[in-house]
Amino acid sequence: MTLPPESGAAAPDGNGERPARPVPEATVSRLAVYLRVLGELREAGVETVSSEELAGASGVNSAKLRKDLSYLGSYGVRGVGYDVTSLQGRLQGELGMDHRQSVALVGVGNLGHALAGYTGFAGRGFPVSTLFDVDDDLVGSEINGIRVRHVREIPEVCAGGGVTIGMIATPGPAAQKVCDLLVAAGVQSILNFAPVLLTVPDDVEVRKVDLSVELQVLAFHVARRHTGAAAVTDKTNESVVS
Amino acid sequence: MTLPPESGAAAPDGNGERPARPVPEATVSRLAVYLRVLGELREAGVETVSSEELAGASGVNSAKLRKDLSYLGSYGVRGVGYDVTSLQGRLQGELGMDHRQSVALVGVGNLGHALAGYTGFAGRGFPVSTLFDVDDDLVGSEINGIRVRHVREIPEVCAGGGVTIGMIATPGPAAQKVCDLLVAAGVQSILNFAPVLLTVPDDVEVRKVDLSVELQVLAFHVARRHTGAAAVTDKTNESVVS
DNA sequence: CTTTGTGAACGGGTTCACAGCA
DNA sequence: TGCTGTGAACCCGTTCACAAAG
Repeated sequence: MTLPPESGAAAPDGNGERPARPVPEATVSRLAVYLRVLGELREAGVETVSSEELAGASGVNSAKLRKDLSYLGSYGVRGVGYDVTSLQGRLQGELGMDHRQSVALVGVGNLGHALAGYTGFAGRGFPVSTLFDVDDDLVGSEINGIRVRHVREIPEVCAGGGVTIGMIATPGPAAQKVCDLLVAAGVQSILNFAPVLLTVPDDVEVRKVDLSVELQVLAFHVARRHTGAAAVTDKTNESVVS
Repeated sequence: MTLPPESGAAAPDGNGERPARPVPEATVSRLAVYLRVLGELREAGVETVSSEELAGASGVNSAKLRKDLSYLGSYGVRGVGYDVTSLQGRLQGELGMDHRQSVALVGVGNLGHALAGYTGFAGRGFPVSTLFDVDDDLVGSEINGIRVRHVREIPEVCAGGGVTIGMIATPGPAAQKVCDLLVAAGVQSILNFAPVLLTVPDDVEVRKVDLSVELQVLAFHVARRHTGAAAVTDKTNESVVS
């Protein structure tokens, strides 16, 4: 179809594939799921998977999975399936796991403390490298081996430390101010847990996780079941965003 | 997929409005956002909002907001806007906030502990009424004033206590077992924080929050910016890249 | 044969633009 | 006049079904 990418492209790796670049946003989040499943399969000693198997383990149908992978080029073998290890490598590259990612977390309250201690992040290649808070009782202490710094240090620490992703877990009223600091420090990707709408420049990407919204969607379905109403238009199953 | 369509239910609803029932799933999550914003407006003493204002504060455009609200019937006044209080009431009803919602949280580890202590839930009408864990050191203790019970008590406590929503914040390997217990106890709505795909009967609704996936989507955009590639197909609100 | 990769059909959600009403 | 409510156009993602390839 439309091939906007400029010429040259300087073939990053020595691979002979032509990766039709424009990956749909919806596909990106699923790639992350496939990557996790591939890791489990590899762990289990599996060397090859069919689209049917990988799709099943990921909670999607096989057509969707194949379409998703097709955006990155051809990495399967017809009549056989996909090589677990090489596909894993391909996805890691596509999802930016070959760059070093460094995460800064702002707000070490209830939720922030849990996020700081969550080992799953480091395990997936997203080590939380720095913590920030405004509370002087917290500043200077360590959580999970990571020093808590004062929010005012965000500019120097983030800019100098190569922070690529910021997580905001502050109370709502503080979120925008913190966001501005992160943006000023050059952070262009932000995961926001505060229940407010952040205003950012166009070149900054914000994703929002709103747990109350998730609960309310579930409550809606509870109520609907109870009133015996007709089914809603179903399409998306799972995940969040905003 | 979804359920076998309509089953009678001859609309005994004494409401004067004709609420063209089938609310799109995408709309439901936005209704929750509008509801939060309406609460803030009311708090601030605002009595009327235009679609433009409410949309702006919610991070969507006004056409989408009006379309969303139109699924619930006409609740605005042409030339004026919406009455904050009455619209709030309408949304609360639609989102099941007039039923009493009772949330059970399973897994009081890192994340679970934070969720149990998060005051935002109760504030939004989702009081966490019960906590469960397998760890005998935790069972019997209290978090945020809520007693921690043993997982094996799920059946009786949930069935008897009218739990409508279950949250799973256990390690991955335990999630499916816990899920089965909740389902057996009659819970039909589950919010899953464990990084695994849950298998449930068709009449049970599962939503998944996968923080690692969120980070990986952000990492993808970081990587793409870095390689100067073309923009992805953007659809979801907020932020684009160039 | 088996399973991938993909054009084409389909469907749902967003946006547009204007009719309708206070 | 100003703003809501909504049909219709548009766009994007999902699904289908089959040709291509091992």
